[in-house]
Amino acid sequence: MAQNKIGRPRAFDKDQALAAAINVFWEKGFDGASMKDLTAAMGINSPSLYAAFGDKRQLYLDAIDRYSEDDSCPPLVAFESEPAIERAVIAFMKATIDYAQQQDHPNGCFLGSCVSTTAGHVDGVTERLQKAITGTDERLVLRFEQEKERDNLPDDFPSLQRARLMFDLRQGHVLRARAELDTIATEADLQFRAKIILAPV
Amino acid sequence: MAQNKIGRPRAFDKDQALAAAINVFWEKGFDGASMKDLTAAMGINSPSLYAAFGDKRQLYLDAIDRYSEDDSCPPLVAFESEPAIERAVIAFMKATIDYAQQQDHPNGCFLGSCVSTTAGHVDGVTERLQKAITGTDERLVLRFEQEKERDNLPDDFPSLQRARLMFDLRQGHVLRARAELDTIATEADLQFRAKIILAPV
DNA sequence: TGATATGTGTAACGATCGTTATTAAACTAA
DNA sequence: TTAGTTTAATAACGATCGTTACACATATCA
Repeated sequence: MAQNKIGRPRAFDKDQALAAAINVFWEKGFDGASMKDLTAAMGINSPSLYAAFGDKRQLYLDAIDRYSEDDSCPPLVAFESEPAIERAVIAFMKATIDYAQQQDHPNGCFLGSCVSTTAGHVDGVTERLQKAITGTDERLVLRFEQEKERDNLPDDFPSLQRARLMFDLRQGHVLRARAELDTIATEADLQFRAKIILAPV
Repeated sequence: MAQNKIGRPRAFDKDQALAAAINVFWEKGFDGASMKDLTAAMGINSPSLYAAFGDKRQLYLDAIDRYSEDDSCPPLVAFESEPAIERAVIAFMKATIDYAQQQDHPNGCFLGSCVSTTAGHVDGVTERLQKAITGTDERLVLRFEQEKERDNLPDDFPSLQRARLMFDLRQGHVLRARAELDTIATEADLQFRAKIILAPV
C-alpha cells in the first residue's frame, strides 16, 4: 500500500493522511478547516504536512484529485458494474442516496457540497470541478453508447441529454443529504426516475 | 425603504448593506469571507456592522434569511406567475439557468453552492437550509395542487414527487453554473425536462 | 444655543491563522 | 559502533483573524 522509502524512521501513511484530510475539508470547507484541524485528523505535525503536500492549498487540490479518482465514486461504480441497464440506473440512484447519507464520512458530496464554494476564489478548483463534472457525464454517456451498440437502447437514444439528467438529479439528493433531510427513496419514486432516464424520445 | 430612526447622523442603508454581504458570502463562503471583505463591500466599518447585526455569524444567518425570502428566488417567482402550467415549468427551468449564470452576482445559488458547506459546522445553518428546501418543495406542490383543482392536471398527479424532481434537477444546473460550465439550454432539452415533470404516472 | 443621543471612524486588542527554522529522534550504511 | 540521512516534534514567526474601546461628528430637543 504505502510506498515509503524503505527503512527510514516510521514515515506516516500519505494515502491515509490524505483520506483524513478529505474528510476534514468535506466537513468544514477549505477556509473553515484550519491547519490544526487537518494535522490533528491526519495524525501528523505541520512540518510533515508541508514536506509531503506543499501547503494547505496544494493539499486541498490533492484531496480533490484523490476524491475524483476513477474508482472513488460509488454511484458511478454501481452504474458501471450492473449488467442490465435498467438496473444500472436504479443502482446509480440508490448508491447516490446511500452514499450521501453514509455515516463514515460527512453528509452530501465533497465536490457538490463543499468544493463548489471555493470555485472561483481558490486557484485550481474551477478546472478540477469542471473536469469532475464533464468526466462524470462522459462515463455515463459511455455506458449508454455501449448499450446502444448492443441494441439494448434505441439508436436515437440521446445519451448526453440523459447522462446530464442523471447527474443533475443526483445533485438534489446530495443537497438534501447535506441538509440532513431524508431523501426520497421509495421504490415507486426510484422506478419513475429510472423510467424517465431511459424513456424513448 | 430603509427605516432608520429619523434624523440621527446619516445611518447607512441596512438592507443595502445586507445585500452586499450576501454577495460576499456567496462568492467566498462563510469562512472565506473576512470582516475586511465584508465591511469593504458593505461600505461600513466593523463597529457599525457589529451594532447592526451582532457578529459575523448573525450577519451570515441574516443573509441566509434575506436570500430565502419569499420573493427572492426568481425561478420560483417565474413558476408561480406563469398562468399555463406547462409554460410555468419551462419558465422555472429557464429562470434557474439564467439566474445561476447572471452577471450581477456570483455564479450558482447562494444556498446550494455555498451555504451547504457550512451546514453542520456553523450553528443555525442546517435548520435554515432545511426550511429553504422544504419551503421550496411546498411552494411547488401548492401550484400543482391548484392546477389539479382546476382540472389542468389529473387527480392522481403526484405533486410532491414531481416537485422534488423539479427541485433536484435545479441543483444540477446550479452546480454546473458554479463551475462555469455551460448548462444545457436547448429548447429540446427543456421541452423534455418539462414533459417528464408533467408526465402521467 | 447647549445638552444629549446616535452612529461613525480610528486604532488597537488577544487569539488564531498558515508557515517555517530549529532541534531531537530513528533508522541505514559502513 | 559510528557517521550520515531522513523524518518527526517543538516552538516560534509575522500576518491576519473577529471583535471592541474610545474619541469624534452630527442631528434632535430642551
